[in-house]
Amino acid sequence: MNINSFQQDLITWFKAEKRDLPWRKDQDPYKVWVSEIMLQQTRVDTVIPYFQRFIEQFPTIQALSEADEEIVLKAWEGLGYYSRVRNLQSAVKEVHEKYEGKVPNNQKEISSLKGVGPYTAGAILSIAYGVPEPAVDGNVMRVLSRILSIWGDIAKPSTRKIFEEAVRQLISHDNPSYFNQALMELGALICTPTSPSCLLCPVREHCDAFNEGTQNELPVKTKNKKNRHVRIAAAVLTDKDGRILIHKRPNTGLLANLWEFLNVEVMLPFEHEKDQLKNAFKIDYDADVQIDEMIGQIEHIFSHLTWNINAYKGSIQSIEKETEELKFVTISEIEQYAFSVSHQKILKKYKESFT
DNA sequence: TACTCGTGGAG
DNA sequence: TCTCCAAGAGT
Repeated sequence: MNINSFQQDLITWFKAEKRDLPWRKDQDPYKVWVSEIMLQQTRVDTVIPYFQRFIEQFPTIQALSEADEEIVLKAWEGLGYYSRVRNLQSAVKEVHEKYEGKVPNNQKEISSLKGVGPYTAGAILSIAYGVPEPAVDGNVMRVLSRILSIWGDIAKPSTRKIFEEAVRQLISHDNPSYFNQALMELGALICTPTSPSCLLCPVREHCDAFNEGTQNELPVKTKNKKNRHVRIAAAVLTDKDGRILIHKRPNTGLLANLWEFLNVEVMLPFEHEKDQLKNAFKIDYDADVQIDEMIGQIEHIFSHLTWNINAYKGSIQSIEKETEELKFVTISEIEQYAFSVSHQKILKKYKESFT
């Protein structure tokens, strides 16, 4: 491997072929940061509209640090992995207060921020500040596993260190930003997971896998296991004025701090499902409710589990325990609250039940 | 280390 | 339909 030649071929290709993406218009560390958080495990095409709206709504560190969390979560609604945005706002507040609103430009301080792991730290340092740090994501592991013929299982966390060390050997100190971005861009456009376009690859002459014909066997990645299924019964409950009862989920775990319709995990046979719903609301909130007809059956697939939701409509006669987590809202007010996609599906079924 | 944590798109 | 995924981090 001629490292200088590799760097030059890679960066020259990137300059010519890089996509015109909204977060590439400048090197504002805040915008680089937001884009890197959004792009975690999320496709570019999905992120683009979210990024544009988010930056318009929260243009600066100060704007995001002063925003209401409800508003911030609403801006993230539908993007998934919601702890990302709560960690982001928490970290932005720390930067605002502790670093005078300036994103740290060194490994130690930036890595201490919530939600900033080894990849994101390297990405911000290299792209926004030109620091020659590795930014090893799934693209980089796939690309380098082929170029360097590395057969370690990239599904194992410990394998990432091998690639970080490889990047430290290869990275251009002249242009760390373009080098890191080019590796990722190559993975996205040319060196794809299946059927890589080796004949179009600017660095194929440096690639061990291409020379040995093993590009379809790399990277090595063990399979993930099956989802478990969870039965959920949910109810859209209205009071005598037609307002809908919604519930705020706890601040940890799945879909933390998002709003939802009242629901329970069902353990009993189907014929006892409605009774279990009614009893759960009595126990949890000392509420007397009536469950009416089913409005829809919804399958919602998460990365690690599946919800099989039976959704009902019903009414609420009385409720004794008024808590912060419970709220009555009108059908028009409901859109101000951030819901998971699964409960947006329930709302859709509810609206359709009147047509 | 292995598991949790979302979503919508591609093959 | 089913599987795998896409610029990972927290626990």
